This record gives sequence, C-alpha cells and structure tokens, in this order.
Amino acid sequence: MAENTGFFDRVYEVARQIPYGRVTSYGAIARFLGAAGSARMVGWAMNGAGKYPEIPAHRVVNRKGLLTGKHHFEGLNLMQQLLESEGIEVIDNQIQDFEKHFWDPLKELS
DNA sequence: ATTCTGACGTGGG
DNA sequence: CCCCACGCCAGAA
Repeated sequence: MAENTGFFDRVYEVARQIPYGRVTSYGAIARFLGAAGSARMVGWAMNGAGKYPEIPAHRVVNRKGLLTGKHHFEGLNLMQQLLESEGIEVIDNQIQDFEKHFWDPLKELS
C-alpha cells in the first residue's frame, strides 16, 4: 500500500501540524520521528516541502532559533517576514524568545 | 557502484 | 557563549 514509511512524508505531516505563531527545530522533528541525529534529513526533506504550500517551512529553524533556511525562500527576508507576520520577532536571522515560541512535537503531539 | 553535499545536532576544548 | 570536528543518512551527479 501507500509507502507511509517515507521519511519525507512523515516530516511533511509533522511540519504541517505546527500551529500558527509557533516554531520548532529540525532536531525536534527528527527525534519525534525516531531519527534523532538525522536532523539533516529533516531539512533535506523540507526541500521537497516546497511542493506543499500547506507546509510552513518558515516555522522550522535550527536548534538555535536561527533562520538557517531563509536562504531557500524567495527573496532575502521572506522567511523573516513570514515569522514576524505571525508575531514572532526576528532580529538578524535570530528568533527572539525562541524558547517561548518553541513548539515541540514530542511534547505537544506526544 | 562511488563520491559529495547538505534547511543539523552533539560533544569536547 | 564561541569554535572545531564528527556523525547522520538520503538524494543528486
């Protein structure tokens, strides 16, 4: 049947569930998928997320709350603008009060 | 098949 | 906190 085992599909499914005004890290998603340590694959998977407009990739940042993937969005500050549009303050590609906006699938989705 | 890269994370200093 | 090195594994050339 459908290959639900696809690593990419899982990442998309979790990323899609990120609530408005919240952010999470690649490692958090990777760990939630049981692929802790393979956080890179999450980011890599997000590359295909561009095909899914429902996936707010701008809400996914690295563990430091840094917009490492902003360079992959259109324009130069699109990612930052999207986050600020949701009430998240971003200065110099760094999310302010990252912990306050952090959304952990392990804790929220359980 | 091999090789390299990559939107990361962790550990040690 | 910073910097450096290694691991991770899937996909592209």
